Amino acid sequence: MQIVEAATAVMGRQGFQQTSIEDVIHEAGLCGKGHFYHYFKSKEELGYAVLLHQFDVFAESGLAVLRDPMLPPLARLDEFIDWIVESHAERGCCEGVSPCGALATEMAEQHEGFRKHVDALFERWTGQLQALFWEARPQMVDDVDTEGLARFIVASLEGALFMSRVKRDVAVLEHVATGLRRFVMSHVRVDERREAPLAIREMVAGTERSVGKESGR
Amino acid sequence: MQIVEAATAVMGRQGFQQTSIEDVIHEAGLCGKGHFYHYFKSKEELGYAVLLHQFDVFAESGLAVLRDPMLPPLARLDEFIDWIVESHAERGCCEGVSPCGALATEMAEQHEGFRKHVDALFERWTGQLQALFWEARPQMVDDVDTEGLARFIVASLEGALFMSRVKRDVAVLEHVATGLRRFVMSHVRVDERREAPLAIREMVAGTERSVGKESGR
DNA sequence: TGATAATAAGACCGATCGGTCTTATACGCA
DNA sequence: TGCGTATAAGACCGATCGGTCTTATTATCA
Repeated sequence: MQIVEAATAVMGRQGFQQTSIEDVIHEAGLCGKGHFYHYFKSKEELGYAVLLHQFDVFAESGLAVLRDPMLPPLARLDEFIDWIVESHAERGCCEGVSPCGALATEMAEQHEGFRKHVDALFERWTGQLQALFWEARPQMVDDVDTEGLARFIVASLEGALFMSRVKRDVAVLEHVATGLRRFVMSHVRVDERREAPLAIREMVAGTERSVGKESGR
Repeated sequence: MQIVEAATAVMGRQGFQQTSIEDVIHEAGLCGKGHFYHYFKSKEELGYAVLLHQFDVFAESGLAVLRDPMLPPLARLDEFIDWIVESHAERGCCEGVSPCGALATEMAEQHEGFRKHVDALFERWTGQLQALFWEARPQMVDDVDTEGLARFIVASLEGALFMSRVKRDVAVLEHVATGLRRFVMSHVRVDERREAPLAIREMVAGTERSVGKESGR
């Protein structure tokens, strides 16, 4: 439905509360409230549709990377982090890709029903990361806490997206992306690090150096 | 001013937009709009006052820990993380301690002036962490990127606070706190780890184990 | 005592907005 | 040709809310 897309766009710019039905109608190029209320019972219903639409986009173009059958698990994670950074930069750090897009944040905060939806997406996202780490166990240290790792990554990315948005600067997100790779790396067995795609980064140097120090004690 | 405190309280519960001037008046126990407009030019001005008040509380009861002259730098960081987790749990994961309190988030998103204020506080917070790491250099690996570390911590904590709020569950924040200590730990020189207060945690076991593996390659 | 300011209470205006309802035109299909 | 549905346009209602203005009472201080 074109209405949902238009609403997603304009709400992404102005927020849910700040967007009137007339704004949506205008953005969608259609005329008359009657037309709108022919499709949607209320603004709230439109809100749910917009949330779901945003999540679909996120799941299809983002989360899908985490399941790419052609790549080993850690390479997929690497791709995914890249995707987040890139798609955020593309949009000039304003509009949101993730469930922490300004819109979802606002909506989760102001309406219990919306909050539950956002929560559910977080769960889906975390679950998928967890599955990825489960799959990557052979490359990782024995006692790895897959759930903890997954939650840590989601939370850090969310925070980074939020801060980048407030600062209007991708730099924070990039810093965090680098830090996260390093963090994940520290859960990868040493003998697997050369193969791990997460290692194909400049920060590997740092990791390797500190590893050197450790073995040198 | 009692008005600001009342406004902070009620807005913390309902958000900025959702709070009417009458709500504030009622919460503050005073009567008549005249009284309110005697002190504040507009709702926007009240918004600034509320933001500043929130930040003062955060700076005085939170950031102050980062400068405690009685503790070594990494111990202060440890205390600070504890403080965040505890004060968040105290408030039932709803109202915000940090500049990512639901309120500041909403306001930053909806008003350029507010955004700048929130940004400024992030800067202050990051700066203080950076100073702390600078002070802790002797205990840390040589090439440590103090700014990157500081930004990483702030972003992760923000994200964790946000997710805990959405999930209505401190668990995420606790996970992230543990992860962060571990992350910081990986930037501490091996020969300093026994002394480092960040090590006084159960996850040290994990770190030490993986260190064992590393030196065993 | 008298002037100034703080407190109290609330009527009122103008604007916005969600939602309903009416009316009229265009299109698809039997 | 005729019926139903999608499109178009917008008047209208009721409610909320920010902000102004009025009025009256209580402290404060010279």
